[in-house]
Amino acid sequence: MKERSAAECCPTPNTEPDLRPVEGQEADEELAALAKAVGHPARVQILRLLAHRTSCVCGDIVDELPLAQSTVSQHLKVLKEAGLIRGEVDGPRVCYCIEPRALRRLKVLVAGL
Amino acid sequence: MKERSAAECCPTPNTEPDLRPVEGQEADEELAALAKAVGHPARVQILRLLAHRTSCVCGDIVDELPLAQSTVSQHLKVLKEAGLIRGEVDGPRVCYCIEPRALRRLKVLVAGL
DNA sequence: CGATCCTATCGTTGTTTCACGATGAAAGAA
DNA sequence: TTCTTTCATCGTGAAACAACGATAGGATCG
Repeated sequence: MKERSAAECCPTPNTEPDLRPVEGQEADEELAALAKAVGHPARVQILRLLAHRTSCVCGDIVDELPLAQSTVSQHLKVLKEAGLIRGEVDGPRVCYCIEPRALRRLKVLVAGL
Repeated sequence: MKERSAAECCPTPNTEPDLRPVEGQEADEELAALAKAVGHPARVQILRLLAHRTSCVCGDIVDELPLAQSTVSQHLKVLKEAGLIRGEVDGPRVCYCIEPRALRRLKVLVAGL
């Protein structure tokens, strides 16, 4: 049983300010895309799981959700394509973690409404 | 040509604090539903239109968007069912305005991620 | 009254989503 | 090597979404 800490796969504190605009068509589409990714209870739950354990939970996510493995994998793909999470291969398993920059971006855009 | 001010149809400043929890299954579903409603560029644009003009814009929304009237009406319905906006009939037209409480709720939930 | 304007709804079409089981690929363990 | 574990992907079916034109209803104007 291997222990995994956040440092192993989530090496981007990345605190540089985001200079992109908060309004305009581009921001609209960006917000819509991010919000769409969050627009499913299972994906919200996944985000919370990844946020709470600052470490990355790999397939443990499947155990936490009442969904099939393939379904969870699909939701992870949606979140990844939206840029909200990142997955790194670690041997046989994959370590998912939140992409703080994208999450911050989402918060800023929503706050700008 | 009638002038419409915010006071005519948006009479709820409503500044009471929101006591609902920010986490848990219920909050997850609430956030997912709200985010889903925001998860389309046209709806984001509508929200911004309604926010900027503090007054309510009725069918003027249709003129602002490159979409058919029926499509815009459909998007308005989605936003309304999510609780994010409200529509009040004013003679032949309908006045839409943001539901500040729901928008605040969305911001709180997203910020809680 | 009839004509007009504004909006919602209906019906349709094509696309996307959601969920699942089954299959595959890659890495370790035996 | 072969077996097992872990995850992604494929294929499928049901449901939901997005967009439109057409239609209908309610309110106002003439």
